[in-house]
This record gives sequence, C-alpha cells and structure tokens, in this order.
Amino acid sequence: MHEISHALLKWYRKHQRSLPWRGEIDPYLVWVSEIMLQQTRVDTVIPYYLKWKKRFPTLQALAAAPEGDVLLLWEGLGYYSRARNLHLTAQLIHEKYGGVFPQDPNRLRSLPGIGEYTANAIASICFAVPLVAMDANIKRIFARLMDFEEPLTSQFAKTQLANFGRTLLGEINAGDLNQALMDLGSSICLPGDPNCELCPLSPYCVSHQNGTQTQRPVMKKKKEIPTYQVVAAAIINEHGEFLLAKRPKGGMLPGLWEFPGGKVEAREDDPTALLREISEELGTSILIGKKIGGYRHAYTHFRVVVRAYLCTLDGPAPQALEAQEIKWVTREQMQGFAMGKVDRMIARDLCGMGSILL
DNA sequence: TACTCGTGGAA
DNA sequence: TTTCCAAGAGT
Repeated sequence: MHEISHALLKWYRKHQRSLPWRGEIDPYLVWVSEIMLQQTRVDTVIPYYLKWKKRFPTLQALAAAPEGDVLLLWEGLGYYSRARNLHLTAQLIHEKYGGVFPQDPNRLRSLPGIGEYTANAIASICFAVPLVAMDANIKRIFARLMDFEEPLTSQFAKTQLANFGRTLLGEINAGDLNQALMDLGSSICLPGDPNCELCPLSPYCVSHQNGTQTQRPVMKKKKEIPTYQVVAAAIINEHGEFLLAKRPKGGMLPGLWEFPGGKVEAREDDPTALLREISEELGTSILIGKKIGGYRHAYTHFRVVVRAYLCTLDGPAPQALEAQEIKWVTREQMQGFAMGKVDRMIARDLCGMGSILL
C-alpha cells in the first residue's frame, strides 16, 4: 500500500493538471468548484467557475445575491438544484456560522447539497482532514486495483472500497491523495480504455495483471429511456411581449423560466395538447399560429421532441395555476431569465425571426 | 436500493 | 445516429 501511494504521488508531482481551483485553499472556492464538478466535466466547469469567482467572489457576495442571478449564471451547467443549494447554504453559513466555513466533515455533510463525497473533499483539501473523497474516479481505480468482481452499489462493495481507501491513505495528505487519484482517473485510468502502459500503478493493479481492466468496475445495465412528444407556446401580446412561466419547485428545472406547454398525450395532436396544457396551466385559451421550430433534447431519464408554436391569447388574462409566477417579457429581456436548454433554443429562434406577423 | 435530477463531449 | 457517462445529492 505504501508503495502504491508513493508511486501515485511521484506521478502526481510531475503530471498534475493545472486547474483554476488547483492549489486553492479558500473553502468557499473549493466548495464552489466541487459542486460544479459533480457529474460535470472539467472543461465544462472552467468557464463557469471563472465567471462565478468574478461575480460572487466571496460567500457574503453569494449570500446577498438574488436567486435569479445565481440561476442565470448557472444556466447550461445542469442539475440546477446545485445552484439553489449553493445559494441556500451560503445564506445558512452566513447566518448560523457567522460566515465562517465549518471544518468538521459531519457539519459540512449536514449542509444542503453537500454529501459524503463533497464533505470529504472540502475537509481533506482545505483542512487536511484524513478522509478519502470517494468519487467515481477513485471508485473505478480502487475497483481495478482490487479487481473487484461485483457492481459497486452494494453496502458490501462500499465497505470494501472504504477499507481499501483508508489503508492506502495511511499517513499521506488526503487532499493530495484525492486530487492525485482524480487526475489519474481522468487522464490514465479512463472508464472505457485505460492507458495502463502509462499508469504508475499498473505494477500493483490486479485487474491489469488479470487483463480485466476494461471490465472493471462491473456496471449494472441501465433501463431504456422513453421519448416524449412535447409542445410549447410562445404567446405574444399586442406589445410584442412573450409569456414566460417560472417552473414549479419539486420537478424538473425548478425556478427556471419556460414557454408554457407540455407533453402530448396518446391520441392527441399538437393543437389539442397545447390547448389542454394552456387551459390547465394558465386557465385561458390561445390561437395557434405558425410553427417556430422543432427541437430534440436528451435528459438523463428521457428524451423529448419539442415543437414550438407562435400563439396569441384568445381568452381571459392568464393565471399562474401551476407556475411559481408568469411574466410578459420582450425578446431583448429574455436573455435575463434563466432557462433550460430547450427553452433557450426556442428563445434564440424567436429572436432570429425578425418582425413577427401571424 | 433505486430513482430523479441536465448537459455536452467523445467514441 | 446512438450510447456512454462525468470530482453526486436527495429522496
């Protein structure tokens, strides 16, 4: 074990990546980077991290910001509850901890959006607490080093991984170990086709010796994902403003703005579905005009094919029956409202349409 | 335990 | 085009 960590740190000293948050010890910034990096690639995170650091340089700046600003900066990163939890936790630390980041992993763990991984990452990197931050990279590396033959989802597997990590850690600095393993996992010990020839740990890797490295870790097969047909209405009023709805809490994309609409049910055509959705969501009716565009998008558990139509109101004033809030906004104002990918594409196409006539 | 929650890049 | 899946958390 001692030899493994020695070989790893020797490799890390030479090959570690240069990243905007690498070497950072301000727990606020380490926290922000760790949250952004959850399920998200480094190359995607970097521009967001730099923007964030500029706009919200301190925990106090974040705590004082309006939620709309936070979501707008986050737009495009996905998993938007991360942004709301950052905001929430900043306010919580500001109020309950006097703005000082807690160091105790258990206390960190109790904050919204901080789970076991992130708590251990912050504690190890900022405060040298001796804990392994068990992310997907580290699990994969450990599973290969051990040639672990089962999926990693069981409690038994988690115990095995934790024991292996504790032994490997020994007296090494945990922040260095964690970041070294993550760099190795992202550049050498890749999920699909690991570069074992370049790996400093291959002499100690059981799956490499057994030739099973591409089969580790054993993954459970995932179920198929459905595709839904969806319609959306860009309702324009006499001032050239469009109706946006703020999505409800609890579902997808909470707090983000969208064009009203929804799923086309079985045996419905687009107009029928759209009129039904507008009635349910806004308590009014519309006239459906020309098609703005068609959009394909893949979420984690389903795909959608969205068709958006230019519409006008044909009934009483719309009410926010399901949305948190509704608002008439000009095309120019729309970029100031945080949206998911599909609605942003619709908004973009709307802006490219020039003068609009039904 | 298993499912929900986004998006984009790579193969 | 499709599939995979990335520094996970919450329920």
